[in-house]
Amino acid sequence: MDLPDALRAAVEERRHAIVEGVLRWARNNLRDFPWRRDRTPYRVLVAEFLLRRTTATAVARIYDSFITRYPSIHDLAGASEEELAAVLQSIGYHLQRAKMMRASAQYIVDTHGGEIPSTEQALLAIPFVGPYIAGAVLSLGLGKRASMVDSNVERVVTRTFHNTLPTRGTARVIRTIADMLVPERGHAVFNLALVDIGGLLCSYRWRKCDECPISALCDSRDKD
DNA sequence: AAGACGGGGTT
DNA sequence: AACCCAGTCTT
Repeated sequence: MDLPDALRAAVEERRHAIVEGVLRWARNNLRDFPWRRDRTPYRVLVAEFLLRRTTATAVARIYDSFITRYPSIHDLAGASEEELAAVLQSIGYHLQRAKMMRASAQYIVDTHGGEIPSTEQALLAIPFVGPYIAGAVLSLGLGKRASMVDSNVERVVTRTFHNTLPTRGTARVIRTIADMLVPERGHAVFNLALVDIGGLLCSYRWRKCDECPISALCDSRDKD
């Protein structure tokens, strides 16, 4: 996508410093979650489905037992929807989520023989997999450079480039900016760190700009 | 661009 | 009591 010249320039000017700052911060500050330890594509896919519009602390309560109960994509594809919903009940969104998870697992088994696909296009063709989950599977599960724009990253990018952001078409613009920022080397750590900065330092309600590794590069430092 | 999906935590 | 949470699909 084409960005306005001023915005493209702002991103390119700050890109290197942002990457360096975020990767340095990540060395000591990345959060530790069960789904971050062993990142097979299946485990990443499951984690992202569970994390959708759902707090990480809620997912942490059920993730290990979920993986034990459904250790492979085949187990998920063959699951009873009622039992799945029961397992998901405590994190909310459970009826739709059970349908979605089983449908996507069945699609992967039927059209890819149970192998989670490894291109963005094939991932986006999976039902209920959008740009964020596709990016997570690519970057975290498969080691391929891709951006992951969730609500945290969207907020961080929006605030960082607030002064040159257009007022319309924001979502697509944010993803383009994120694509430009994600480095080739260290993309997975960079992506996780941006999510954590959004969650730990840059909430929608408050900010900890004095702890943020990119505050010097941010249009919104100490604003609002 | 806005609404729906959902139980639970935060303010 | 109101609002948000590692989103995506449908109007």
